[in-house]
Amino acid sequence: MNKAEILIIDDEPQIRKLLTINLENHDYKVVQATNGKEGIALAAAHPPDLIILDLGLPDINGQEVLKELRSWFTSPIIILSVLDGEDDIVIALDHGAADYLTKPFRSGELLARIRSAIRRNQNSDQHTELIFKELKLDLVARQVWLRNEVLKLTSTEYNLLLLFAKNEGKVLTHRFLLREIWGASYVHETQYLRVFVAALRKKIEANPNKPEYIITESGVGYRFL
Amino acid sequence: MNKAEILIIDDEPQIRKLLTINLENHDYKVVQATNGKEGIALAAAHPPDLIILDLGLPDINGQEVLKELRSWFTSPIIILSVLDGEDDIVIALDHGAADYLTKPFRSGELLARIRSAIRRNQNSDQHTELIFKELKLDLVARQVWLRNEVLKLTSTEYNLLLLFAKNEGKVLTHRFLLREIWGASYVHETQYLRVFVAALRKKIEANPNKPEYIITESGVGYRFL
DNA sequence: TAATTTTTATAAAAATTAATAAAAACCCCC
DNA sequence: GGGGGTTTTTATTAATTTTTATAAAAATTA
Repeated sequence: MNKAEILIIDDEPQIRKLLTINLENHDYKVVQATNGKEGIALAAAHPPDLIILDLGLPDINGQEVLKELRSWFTSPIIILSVLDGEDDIVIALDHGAADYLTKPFRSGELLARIRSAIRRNQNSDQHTELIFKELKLDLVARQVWLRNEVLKLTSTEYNLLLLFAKNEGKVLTHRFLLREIWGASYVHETQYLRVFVAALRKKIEANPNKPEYIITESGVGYRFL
Repeated sequence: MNKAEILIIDDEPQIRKLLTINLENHDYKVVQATNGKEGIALAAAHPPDLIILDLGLPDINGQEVLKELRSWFTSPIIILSVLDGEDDIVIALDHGAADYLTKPFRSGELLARIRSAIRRNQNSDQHTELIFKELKLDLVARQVWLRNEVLKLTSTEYNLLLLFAKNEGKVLTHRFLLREIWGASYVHETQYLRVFVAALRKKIEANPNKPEYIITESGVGYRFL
């Protein structure tokens, strides 16, 4: 097995150094970023197996970095923070953080929590892809594959498909879809949806008039399978 | 969706009470055990969606209970303990605990960690089917097969058939069916039902005027199979 | 049992909602 | 400022749901 790769996003050099030495001693490969922007870029360029994220970053609020990462990065993110407020912890966990440790932390415990997070993630190995039958969404590259071909989707088409894919099985109302993709003032432009759903179906469905992915819920909205 | 079920294994009555009230307020179903043996037995009898395990139990060492549970129980186990020693934490996590909190703990944080653990655990969607004689409902694909052909059902037709199939054998009143499919304000639109039952029968029954699947219960409702 | 009332089945219409093509407007990016 | 691609608008057709009408079946009553 290859070394698991861990990305550290933290602006304090001494913390980065401590973590790096510790992790490398335990046979992890370490990549470092000193601010949020760099961290997101590095994660996108080459998704690591786990991210350690400090909430107190110089450029972007750590919770925002977490949200941004969580929109496509599916491996665990462990939060390190000096903040011990319950709200900070709850918000981070609800935004999809795998764990939350307050500084100062104990190395052994952090390592155990890293092992735990990586172990648990192995079962639900989603990586940065969502797969549905013949369809594969690469969240990092924003590319969609159907069988062996890359589909050419416009930005709106991709956003809509991603929204469907993230809510597999649920009925999504016209209102919800329009608000999410176009914004609150477009909630009555149902026709936009019809046009883009038709465009998507043309590209992803074997037979667009018997759709298998995007199902119409007449009078309500759509459902993705 | 059904309530998630949580098993609390803790010998302190006041902790159990506090947890139970808190969890039930957040719409979890709670089951309690006061020692390790009882906890293992309850988990085996009816596996919950998550276990909260206190390490300081009167009969068996909590770490042993964890090991025993982990040999077959696959949903998350969160450890609660007065012990704050790094070794205890590392051992528990390496034995497969999803998380470790020390008492006294903060309720909001515990709830967030429970949500996080449950969220990460739910990944495996099975392809469930319901089969009735010649009829097969594929719940994931929302497709209905009669012998070897896919039936073309409208969304409402499918929803109605699914509702029947999920309540095989029971008499379903008009009121109930209308409320489930159309909503509470439609409970008197009995005629809708008649139209859609007729449409379904036309598609699934060999002989629609001698129905074998959807049986009329005059004055009351219908019964499936 | 016959007559009456209630309930059910079905077809078909009207109304609503959805799908699709194609034209017009918009937006970048060079 | 032109051109390729994308989004928005418009128009038309198709599908689904709701409403109406009517005949048949079942239940009730005397």
